[in-house]
Amino acid sequence: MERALGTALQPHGLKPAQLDVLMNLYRHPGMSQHDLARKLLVGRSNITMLLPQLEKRELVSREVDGKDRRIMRLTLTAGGEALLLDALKSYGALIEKAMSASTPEQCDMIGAHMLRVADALKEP
Amino acid sequence: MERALGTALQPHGLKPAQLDVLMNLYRHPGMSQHDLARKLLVGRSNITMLLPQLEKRELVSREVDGKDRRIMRLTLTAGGEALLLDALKSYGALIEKAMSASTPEQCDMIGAHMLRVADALKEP
DNA sequence: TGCTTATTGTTCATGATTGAACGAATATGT
DNA sequence: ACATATTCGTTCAATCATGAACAATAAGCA
Repeated sequence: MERALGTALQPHGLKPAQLDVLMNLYRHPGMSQHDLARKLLVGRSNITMLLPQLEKRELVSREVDGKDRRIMRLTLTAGGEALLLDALKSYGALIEKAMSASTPEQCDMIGAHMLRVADALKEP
Repeated sequence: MERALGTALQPHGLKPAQLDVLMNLYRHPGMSQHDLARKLLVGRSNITMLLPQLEKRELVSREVDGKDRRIMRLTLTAGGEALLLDALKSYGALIEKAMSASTPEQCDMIGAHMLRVADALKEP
């Protein structure tokens, strides 16, 4: 499934991890790298090595926070937002294809189950 | 989830990918590396780099096929089988914990759905 | 204020996985 | 039988995520 997403994003020159970054910055502009790493469930260093690629393509901008000069505030550029919305169409088509095998109620049920399973695994 | 499995296997000194190898060799003794790679959905080179660790620990044995000298026949050693059965207990406990959130019928339903979804994604 | 501790982002070495290129062994076609 | 093509396993470089160690900065407290 991750694989299918990868090929679906190829036309946009994006990799799954990069799409995750763009999506989270779209919802929460001005995020710090630390918070972004926690949202994505990856290490901080991962973000550090992921951003330069997006920055060179002018998809995101990094600016130092005025109050806390340790923090880098991340924002989507206009181009980044445009590319994201474009890529989300491919993403949506993929989701729809995956969901085409089930009825909406079944999708909801499965989603609810996944949450319960994740909870069950968190508490050993 | 992959993460939970990783920590569950730590006491046995195994990593998730290694458990996959042992499980498949238990079911299909004498498998070739190529077939094993296809079963695990990984590249052949991955198997090549995964096996030496298991071979040094005397968990699997590699022998050249008599008829086709390109093929390496893979078998579980007695120690490998013992370790596998041991590790499967931890694995089973994990599965049970994950499934504790659902009824058996729901588990079956989810399994069936996953198959349909995978099929839907394979045909673009 | 001055000292200690925490937090943020970076760097580095490590391990996992991939894909391409390769040599050896076998299969296929003429 | 012989040349060609295919298959199997290996090697190598490249990519990616991880965790530990680090410098810079800020927060907490005497």
